[in-house]
Amino acid sequence: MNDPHENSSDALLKLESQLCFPLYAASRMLTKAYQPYLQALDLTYPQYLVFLLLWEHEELTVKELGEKLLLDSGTLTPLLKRMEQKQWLSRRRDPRDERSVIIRLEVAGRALREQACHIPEQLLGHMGMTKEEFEALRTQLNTLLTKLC
Amino acid sequence: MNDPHENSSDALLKLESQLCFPLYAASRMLTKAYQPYLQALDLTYPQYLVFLLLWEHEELTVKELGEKLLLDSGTLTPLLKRMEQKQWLSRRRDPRDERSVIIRLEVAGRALREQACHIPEQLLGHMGMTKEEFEALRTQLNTLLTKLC
DNA sequence: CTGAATTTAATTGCACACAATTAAACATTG
DNA sequence: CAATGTTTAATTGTGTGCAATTAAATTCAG
Repeated sequence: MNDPHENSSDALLKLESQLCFPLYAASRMLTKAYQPYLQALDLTYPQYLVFLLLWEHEELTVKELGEKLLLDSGTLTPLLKRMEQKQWLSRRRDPRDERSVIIRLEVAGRALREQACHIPEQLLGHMGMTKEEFEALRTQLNTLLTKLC
Repeated sequence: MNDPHENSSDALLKLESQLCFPLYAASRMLTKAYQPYLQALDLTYPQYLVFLLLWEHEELTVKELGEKLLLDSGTLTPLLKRMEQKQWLSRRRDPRDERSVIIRLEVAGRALREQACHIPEQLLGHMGMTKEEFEALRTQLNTLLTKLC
């Protein structure tokens, strides 16, 4: 552990010492844990995040979605077009400001909510955490997120 | 906060209630924070992770890299080919088992270490956390990661 | 009111991620 | 040792992510 030839930069450069790797890996593995539930609804994980917002708001501009999800139009535009193809939502220009595109939840998208509403509970099981651990981690990640933005 | 029409499934279905979103977003934002440092070395973030392992081990099979990074050959093969093109590493079949491909750190890759070794310290600044907060979060993420694998 | 600056999406190009399939090398078993 | 099964990478196809550029609409300054 205390190799005299290893200085502090060496130790910090190991994969094991990183915060970034468990964050990166846990994010991907959690997405993978959602997979079976989302696949049953023909949804991808980022599409599910879009739905979480539309189920709350019904109507949002691309800009608003991007601000809330921290994604830009290069990611959102093709993703939303795929969701439009499945008739889950509509995309139309705002008549009052033609620069904006309004994303609106459509009937088929609203109907998906009923099938999705138990996903969070089911995922809790996969994480095997107490409610306290869950909340503590969520708070710390939100704090980190704020500092990184 | 306590809308009588909102049941527990409704509350859990909001983006704000999720653990997955801050995990997903913080992971991407942290990768973005690495960007300027990695770009200076012509590196992407997953390539940097491969280097962290090769600087420790010098030689690893694709399978070993995949196990440590939780990535499969569909991701690693093209990524490693790009790194080979830059002469950072070599890819050759193991003579004792032709199924395995051995990834070996080359001179140019070894030289990158000197330029990269201060990246972890520089990133610590961006996260604005105490060493204790850093360690606590790292431990919790590793625990979650274990449960998800 | 007009030219310049700003805002907003879309587009382009590149690099992951990952499921699913393929193919080659090796191991096992009868 | 031959047939079968397993392991390991590579390949294919789809869907993000994101930097950089483009283009249209709006706002702002003079």
